[in-house]
Amino acid sequence: MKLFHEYRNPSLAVDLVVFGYHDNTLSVLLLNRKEEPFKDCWTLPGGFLQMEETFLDTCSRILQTKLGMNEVFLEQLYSFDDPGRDPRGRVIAVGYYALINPAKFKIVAGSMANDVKWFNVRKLPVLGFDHKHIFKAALQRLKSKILYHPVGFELLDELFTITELHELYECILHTTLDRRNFRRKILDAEYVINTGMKREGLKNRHPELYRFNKHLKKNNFQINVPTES
Amino acid sequence: MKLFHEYRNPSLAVDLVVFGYHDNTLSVLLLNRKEEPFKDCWTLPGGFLQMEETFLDTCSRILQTKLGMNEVFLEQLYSFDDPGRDPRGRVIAVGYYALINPAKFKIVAGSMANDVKWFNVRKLPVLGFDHKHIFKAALQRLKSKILYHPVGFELLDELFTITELHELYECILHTTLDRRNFRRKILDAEYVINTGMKREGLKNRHPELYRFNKHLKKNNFQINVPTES
DNA sequence: TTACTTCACGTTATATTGACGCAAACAGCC
DNA sequence: GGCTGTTTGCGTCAATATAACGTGAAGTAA
Repeated sequence: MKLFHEYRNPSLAVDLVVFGYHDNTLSVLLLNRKEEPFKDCWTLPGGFLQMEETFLDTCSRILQTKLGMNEVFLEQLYSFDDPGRDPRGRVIAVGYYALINPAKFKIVAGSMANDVKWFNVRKLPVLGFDHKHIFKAALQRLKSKILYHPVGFELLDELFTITELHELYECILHTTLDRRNFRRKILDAEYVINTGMKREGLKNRHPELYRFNKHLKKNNFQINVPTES
Repeated sequence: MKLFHEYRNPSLAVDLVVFGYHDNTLSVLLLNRKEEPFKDCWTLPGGFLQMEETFLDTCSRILQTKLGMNEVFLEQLYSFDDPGRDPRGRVIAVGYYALINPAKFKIVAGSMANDVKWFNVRKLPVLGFDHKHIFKAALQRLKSKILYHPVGFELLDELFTITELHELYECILHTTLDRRNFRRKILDAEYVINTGMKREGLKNRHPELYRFNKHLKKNNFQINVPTES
């Protein structure tokens, strides 16, 4: 009997949209390709699924070997099947997105400085393959997700101020949110715990430091974006 | 140069969760397998992706050849990668779910009557492979989706009453919703258009018939499920 | 006519939201 | 110390949305 993998099958790649937040900017990690196709083009980091790997295994391998990262938030995005998406042949791509705190990893100053770079999500270069498409899906997912789920904390330090969290939301959603209403919602939902400490060394009033409440019951908050009209 | 598909690659299957609504019951279409593995077990309809097919091509092929259906609502669900999910070897499954109106297709009385059957989603038999897992993801997706998007109309006839739409929501969400508040939300959102006609032949007052408003501006309604506590 | 059911449309109390005001806390400067 | 400009934390209030429920009209059956 012929085994399944001896039939002609499409290749399976995993492509990663790695989001990072730093200096009030949401960025995505891109790789400068050294080979054809799309040589010298910027692309999402990715790799082919090995027979014995799960998707998350592949993600970890890519993050570890290409970017030197580990233990990051990962979520499956969508699977992309356009027959023409890879000029080398039929390749299905499973998209994942990651949220990381760049402060924890030395990417830009790392060993492979020249071919890995953070790009502001609003100022992306042309991307190879269908990676623009994958990126857009990831950004949209992040924008939707953050309205109902506490994923924002993956991007911040363990201790943060309400103002920092507020700026993160405004940055990701690309809009303005009333500072005082935002504070009320976050606190009412008990998504954060006041540590009693304050951030020192700032010019003005020293804000209180919070940490994420990992033990909250259920998702009972919703951030509303202003309707544009 | 070796082509990609000449490497060992996992096989790629598409598995379908076909939802149908009839007689105040949400059902899912299952197939009784004739071969090993899982011979005589109920499973989701599925098939392997051919090299030149898109996922939707594969969906259509399965729906057409196995079930005699076409032109149905389809949406990608998730991709399942558990290495042990298929005893025959490494098979990645891309899950899709479909919404169909059973009145439009003669499945049960069709040519392959014995091996295709509708099952109440609350009374499923044991399923082969990891199909229970895929089904649960699909039901959860449908429950979430219907709160914000007008997918319910895919399951009803072109003309329907508010009560029928209301019963559909209660059935899918598996809860009770206040009849009068539901009506107001649906009407305020302009998701339906009053045709002026009435459904005749009922015992009591004849309700008005509506059709789905295909030209609505944006998604501006939200159904809230009662909080259980 | 009465009895019973569903349907269509209100009403009311409460909760949530959006849009602000304001004073305390801080650093820098005279 | 006293003043200035800024951020921070907490409140207020009107507008809106929501949940819970009432009522009478429309229909069938007897």
